[in-house]
Amino acid sequence: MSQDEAGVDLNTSLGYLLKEASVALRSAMEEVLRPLGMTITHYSCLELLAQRPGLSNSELARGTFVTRQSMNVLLQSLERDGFVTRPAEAPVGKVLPTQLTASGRRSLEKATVAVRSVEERMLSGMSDAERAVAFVALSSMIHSLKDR
Amino acid sequence: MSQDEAGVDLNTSLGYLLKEASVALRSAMEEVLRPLGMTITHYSCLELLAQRPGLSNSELARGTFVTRQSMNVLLQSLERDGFVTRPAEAPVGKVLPTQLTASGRRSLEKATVAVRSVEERMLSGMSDAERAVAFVALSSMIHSLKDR
DNA sequence: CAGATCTCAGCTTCACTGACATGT
DNA sequence: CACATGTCAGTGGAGCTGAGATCT
Repeated sequence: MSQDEAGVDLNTSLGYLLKEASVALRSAMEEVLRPLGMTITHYSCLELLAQRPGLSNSELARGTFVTRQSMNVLLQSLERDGFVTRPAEAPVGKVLPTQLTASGRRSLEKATVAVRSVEERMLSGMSDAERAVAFVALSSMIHSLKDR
Repeated sequence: MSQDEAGVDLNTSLGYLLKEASVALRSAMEEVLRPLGMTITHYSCLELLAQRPGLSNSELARGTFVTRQSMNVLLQSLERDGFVTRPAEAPVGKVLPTQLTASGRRSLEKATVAVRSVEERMLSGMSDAERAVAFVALSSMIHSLKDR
């Protein structure tokens, strides 16, 4: 086994590191969500609905980086299983505002507990100060990535 | 631990933000890699081989968070297309040390250029100082996530 | 024997593209 | 008309589990 090397361009390294973190985090999250029968998109959808009730299928799709067709399939299964509700008829246009049910909220809660264990593992070894600056840096990155 | 800033738990928020960044970055990378016929695992594999020539199938699988069966399939296609080489016979045991070919290095180079555009977009709006602290924070997170 | 590796095979499943109707 | 949305349908491929052989 070897270890890390040094002497690399900072910009490239930062992007490379985020890719590493991205893959590692995704893998870890999938691992804890699978026992709950949940994918990351699934979890993200519930999370998004909790924060912004009434989002439409297309809006959820954009927020979770999948096509609206894929999100539609997911929403139908969530609706069938009683985790979300949508009106039978669109109040306006074709847009169907989606809401979490109490069951859906409970499901999200369980997922959140599972994901928190990953977060704690990830953050172990970081001081409060480091967490604070990481918070700012990540916010900036997300903003830049989403703007397009 | 100390937290609390406008009613938001910093620890939880940081994990949530990294998840957001993770999904957004993955999506953006897939988008630029797809035209090259490359997946993120594919790219990660080439990257890993460039940094550590001679890794085995199982080691590559662990480094990219997939099963060794999945990595085996990928390596076979990479070998067929002339991007990597493996000895026909194992020098020792069953382990087949893998090497990038010149063609594989060129392929990685093209992918790196594509990925760099995403990195630049992601880092736009961050000062050098912010990038430096983000670097440290991410290194710590990856280390914590990989240790298990 | 345990433990790790390489690899063949079958399978699942998630998200994709295509297409169409409907609404502003 | 352009444009967005919801939805049905078919497709693809990445990764998984199972199983067997080989090597230390």
